[in-house]
Amino acid sequence: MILNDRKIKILEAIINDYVATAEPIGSRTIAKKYNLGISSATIRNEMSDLEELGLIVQPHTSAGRVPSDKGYRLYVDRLMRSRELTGDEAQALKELVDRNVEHIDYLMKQTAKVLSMLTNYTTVVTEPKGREVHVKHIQLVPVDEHSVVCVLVTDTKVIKNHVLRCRNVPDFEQLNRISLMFNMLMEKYDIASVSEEELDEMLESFGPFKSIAGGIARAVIKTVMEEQEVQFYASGVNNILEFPEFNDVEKAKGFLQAFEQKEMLITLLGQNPSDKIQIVIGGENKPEGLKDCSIVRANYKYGNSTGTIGVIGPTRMNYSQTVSVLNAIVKNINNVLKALEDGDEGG
Amino acid sequence: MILNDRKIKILEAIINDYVATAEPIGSRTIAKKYNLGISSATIRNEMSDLEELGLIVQPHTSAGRVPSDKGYRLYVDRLMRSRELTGDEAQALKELVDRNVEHIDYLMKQTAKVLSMLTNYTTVVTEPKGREVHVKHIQLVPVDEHSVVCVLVTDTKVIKNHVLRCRNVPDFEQLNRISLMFNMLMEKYDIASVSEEELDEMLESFGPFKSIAGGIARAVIKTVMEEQEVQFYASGVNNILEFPEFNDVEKAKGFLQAFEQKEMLITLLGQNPSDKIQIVIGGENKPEGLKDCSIVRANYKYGNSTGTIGVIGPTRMNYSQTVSVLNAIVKNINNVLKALEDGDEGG
DNA sequence: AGTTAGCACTCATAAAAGGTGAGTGCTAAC
DNA sequence: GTTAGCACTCACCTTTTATGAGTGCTAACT
Repeated sequence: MILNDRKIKILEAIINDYVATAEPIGSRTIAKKYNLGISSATIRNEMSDLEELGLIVQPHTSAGRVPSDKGYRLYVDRLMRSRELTGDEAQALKELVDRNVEHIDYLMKQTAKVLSMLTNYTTVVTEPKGREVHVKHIQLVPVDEHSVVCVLVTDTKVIKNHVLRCRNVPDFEQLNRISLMFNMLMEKYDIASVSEEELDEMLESFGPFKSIAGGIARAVIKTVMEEQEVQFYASGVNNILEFPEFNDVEKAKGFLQAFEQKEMLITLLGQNPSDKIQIVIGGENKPEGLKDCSIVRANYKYGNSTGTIGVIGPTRMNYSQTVSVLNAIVKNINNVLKALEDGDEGG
Repeated sequence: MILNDRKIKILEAIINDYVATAEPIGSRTIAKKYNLGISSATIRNEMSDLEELGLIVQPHTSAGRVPSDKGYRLYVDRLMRSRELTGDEAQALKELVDRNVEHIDYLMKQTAKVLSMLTNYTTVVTEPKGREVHVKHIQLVPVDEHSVVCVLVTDTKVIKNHVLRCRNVPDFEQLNRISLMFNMLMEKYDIASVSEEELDEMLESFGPFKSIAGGIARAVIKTVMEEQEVQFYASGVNNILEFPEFNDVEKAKGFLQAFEQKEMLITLLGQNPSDKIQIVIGGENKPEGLKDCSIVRANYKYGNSTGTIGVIGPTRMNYSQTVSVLNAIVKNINNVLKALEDGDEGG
């Protein structure tokens, strides 16, 4: 059976209507609402064909039709036109970028917030993570008589603090010397992966400051471990409650609880190296409890690390709008991060 | 009418049963389940009296009785016996405390998590905040050719980082000099509250490093502002979905959305200087959408700042268990924080 | 006077019965 | 190939009809 132009027009009408109303749509409605110049009976015949092609389904015999996952897939891959951003959307994006973004985690949090507000769907963002993280620099700073803070800078330019407690805090000069010694050590060895014994041996060289050096080593290891872990920011998780398809508490619970599991989020945003926007529709999703949802996601780059932004909505989400907004936001983020990077490395 | 011993026994039976089942309870059920040695008819008469006293209510004419807010209030104030902790609960608490807690925010997050897991209710914790926060010490640490991190230590012992970007990073010696100068300045003046002009004048004294000093000043002001703001940690917000009284999506939505509003949480945990556990029942709650909930809350101390821990559940929550667990946890936290403090200040 | 058995009454809830209408598929005529 | 017409389906709504848990009242019992 050939998917002629008319069939496609009808499929589009069904999808548009269903996205807007969440109600199955019948032949008469299409005939009245969309001036396709054919009668409801003809539409009925065409719909019968579309159903045979697996693009639409009937929830029950005497109901209208609803797009199937396959129908959405066709729409998304071949029919969807990208939408212009509205003034509001452009404005929100501009504000996001204009805000003085110094910390990348802050930018990511804000991005999640703005996206979920613009789309009314749920947004999840991962911080950019590359393969391996190394601490490249440490510095000890005195806090009070019994604590020193160890500031760690990673090669991914993340800065972490770690408080060390000690009986007697060395003076300023000594702290600097310890910092310097440790930094030199790190140039030669990867502290996070040497053996216990080797590390112990190295620490001996710190003499009376062995215990502090040990604290630094622990901080380095902990930081590397923490940074290796992917960090997620979700926003607008409760937005899903606004959609009639989640009016059932059990379904809503399934969705909300899915977002409490980190592994689920990892599957959800699972790295796909593509530069393009990816769309996962309904049943194509792995995690149970997201089978009625779709995800529009995109990667962004920071140095040679990659992060992912995903927008999750009901299967009948507005793909066109979501793609437009996500596209725009990723472009902006890439620009901002590129500028940041160039500023760091170049002149 | 006198609230005799038998009436109290019946009220307790009603509360216990309702807490367990969430179903209105009738006279016959009480007669059968609790061996009070009286017939259902007698219980019926007593229940009629309890209703007149406003301690129980009938959802509708032919239904059993349900405790009223007033009934819970009486129970909580006069009848409730504190419960022994179970092995599991004691174990979880021990683990929470045993974990090496260096950062107070981490401890608070963990506390919220443990409490919500133990009780199956929602937990909200505020970080300890006193009246005013001052930055008492700063230290510049080089990151790369174009950025320096400014480490700030507040008098509440919170440590924050702030990245400063500059065309040419001064060398190590110079950074230390700038840090020293700024620290001296802060001993004399409260940077966060001097006027624009005064600040500008001060910055002049930094000569070629004026712009960096300006960055530090901004970091100080921002940190003070951020720290002044109360920080909340919530855990187990979705737990509420498990309770039949929130099977209605609208109700669940109301609850969940309430937790997205910071002002609501402030009202919720509104400071009450009491050292004792406080219980706010159902309609006694200010925020709309929590009228069907109760809150068990307690304050804990860190230096002369106070934080609050609140457990929020349906009105028919298990007050006795919640109070026991909360009590134990607060005692533990106070101990840990006291030790931390003494360690800092004493010998 | 307090307690209890008995009974009429209420009313939410569940199940059954009937009606409505949006929607379909098929057929025959255009 | 298109369309009008019609029989048929079936979710959903409304009304009706049990059902039963629970009450309040009364009269008898201790």
